[in-house]
Amino acid sequence: MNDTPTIPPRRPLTLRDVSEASGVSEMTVSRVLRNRGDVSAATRDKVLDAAKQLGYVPNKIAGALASSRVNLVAVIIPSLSNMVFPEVLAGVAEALDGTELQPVVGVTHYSPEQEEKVLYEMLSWRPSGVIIAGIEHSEQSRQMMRATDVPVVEIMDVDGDPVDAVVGISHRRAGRKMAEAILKQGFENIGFLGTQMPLDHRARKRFEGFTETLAKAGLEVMDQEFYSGGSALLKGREMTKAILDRSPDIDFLYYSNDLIGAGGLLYCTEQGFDIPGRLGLAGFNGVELLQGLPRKLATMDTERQAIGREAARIVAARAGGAPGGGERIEIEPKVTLGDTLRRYKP
Amino acid sequence: MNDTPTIPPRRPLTLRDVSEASGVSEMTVSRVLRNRGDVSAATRDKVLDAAKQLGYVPNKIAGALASSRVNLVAVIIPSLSNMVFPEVLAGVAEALDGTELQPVVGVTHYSPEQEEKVLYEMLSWRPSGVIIAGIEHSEQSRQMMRATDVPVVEIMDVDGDPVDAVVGISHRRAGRKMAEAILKQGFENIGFLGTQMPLDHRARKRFEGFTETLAKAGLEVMDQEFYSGGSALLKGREMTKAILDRSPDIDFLYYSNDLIGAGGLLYCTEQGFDIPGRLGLAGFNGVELLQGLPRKLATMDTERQAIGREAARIVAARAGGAPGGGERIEIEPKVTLGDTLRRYKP
DNA sequence: CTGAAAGCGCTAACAC
DNA sequence: GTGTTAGCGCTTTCAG
Repeated sequence: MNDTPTIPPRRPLTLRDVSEASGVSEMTVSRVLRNRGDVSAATRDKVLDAAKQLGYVPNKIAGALASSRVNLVAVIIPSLSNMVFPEVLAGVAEALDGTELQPVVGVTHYSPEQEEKVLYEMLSWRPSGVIIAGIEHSEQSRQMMRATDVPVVEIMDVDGDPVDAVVGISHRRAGRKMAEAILKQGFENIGFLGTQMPLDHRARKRFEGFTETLAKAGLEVMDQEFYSGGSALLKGREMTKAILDRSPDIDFLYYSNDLIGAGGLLYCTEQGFDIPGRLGLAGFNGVELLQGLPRKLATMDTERQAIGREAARIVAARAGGAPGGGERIEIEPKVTLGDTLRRYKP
Repeated sequence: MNDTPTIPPRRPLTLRDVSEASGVSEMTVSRVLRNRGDVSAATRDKVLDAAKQLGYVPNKIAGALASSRVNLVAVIIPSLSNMVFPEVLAGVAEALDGTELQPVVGVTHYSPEQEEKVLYEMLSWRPSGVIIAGIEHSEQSRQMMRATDVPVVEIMDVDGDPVDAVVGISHRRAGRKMAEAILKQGFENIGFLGTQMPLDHRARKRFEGFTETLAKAGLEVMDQEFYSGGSALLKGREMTKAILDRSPDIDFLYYSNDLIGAGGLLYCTEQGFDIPGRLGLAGFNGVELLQGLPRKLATMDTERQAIGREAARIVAARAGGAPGGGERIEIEPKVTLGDTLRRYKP
């Protein structure tokens, strides 16, 4: 069972060690280990045996330098605390799963300076691709992405001028669509609740699209409430109470994410409000969590995992040598009315 | 403002390009760019100017090969869909933030074979450290981790025989403690709800510790229910209904995670059960979400972020040249009684 | 303070 | 099928 392999070596093993142990040239060892070119079954076995016996692990650093191929994909996201980004990452990992490619994560904390640093760091590894959240970047960052020859996929947002490929939704359009859905149900006194984050361009665009459509109907947002940090569910409750106490005439609350929306929904349910008769609610993202709530919050699914998957596919295709550049995949988010937005039966 | 930098080059730039552009030797350019050794302010400026002008991005592959230093930290986790792992990752990223180190993520989908592959792949990059979830691995994997000279930190679970360093909690002990807390409140007819996942060793150990303590009190788990896939919150509701319909005498439900626990809590609240008078509930993990629920679910905080942080610190310290090996950090999880476990006022 | 030479461990491109 | 020869782009080391 146990071959009691030779004493663990001080010096990391190299191809040369395998070559010597197997009596096969380094080059052929390399071929065997990479499954490249034709090698006779006999030598192949000799090499594989020797490699396993020694516990050889190839050095990809050297391999990458020699071949100028790096099977790393840089994924640059603002945060890991907001579940939407791990979801994107999961999509990336899923699409990369069958390939040789590996994701490397960089977190920017919504800071353009940090993004610049992370991007620079990532590019210095000459990855097979860069997947980066958002379409707004510092001029420096854009410059780097333009200058590099690695494929760049900007994700989540398509409203703007991508450097190369984009996969995402139009947040402006999403805001408009939600406003239309709300107006259609006859709501008129609308409050907005969101995050206090000047650099969240996607939320901003949604809000812009939203107010734009309201304006066309001669309406404007009646009251607003913002938060930062803390448990989103809890904040949702608190903000909802605050805004309703302040503006009791409100008949609809539009939340910039589902978690605060869910908090609001729980609060309103407890207060015994007639929903959506007296008060309608909607969130944004379509998170799985909503499935388990007492009532289904209206929302708009943004398919984060699909976005990650598609972005990774673009990178994988190009890493595989396929030509490309400037791909554009716009995902159409759909409104889910749930139990908190539909007042009129269809 | 804009220097209109020279035409973006076809061939990626090298040190040599910067050297030629600045009239400084490659070696000195390298020194400047890495902030190593003494360089006169004059040449330093010349170099920095040329580099920026050209838009030079160093090639870490080559650097790593030459210096045999790789500022990557491998983080190997079973999944990204369960928020606990992104949380660990966030802790790692946080601790690494000030350093030169970068996390690289590998996902195993709870499969030992996949773990082996990912580990091999990661080790072939000769990272500065490996942070890997769990303490149970295939013999092959353990072998690789033993053989390598990169620091290995096994995280989340300390019950077992670590290869090198460990940071985590004792799940067996966690199970026992929860059982004690439950018994202390006088509950006797206890049901267990968990995930259908034979390879989730941590859940298994918790369950073992739990039943062990019940056994000492002459009790055993009255009924059980398992799920896999889907929205945990929703599953929590469904399972709770199922187990209570089947075993109406149950007076306590122990959930293997907070999400299903929260689902159960919502269900029970809606049913109007007297909680915790008639029925007590407890989850596991201490997720932030619980803060916003109508009632606070009893749970046990596992401090995932702290675990990630500490693991990353160990790696960073050793990458910085500090001696080490075999570090062990056991985090003591604390029971939070919340509103669903305390029957007797203190 | 600065430079020249010699690799790091592997693979591309040819020979045989 | 298999081996040989040059590097990949950087840093280490050692001279000046």
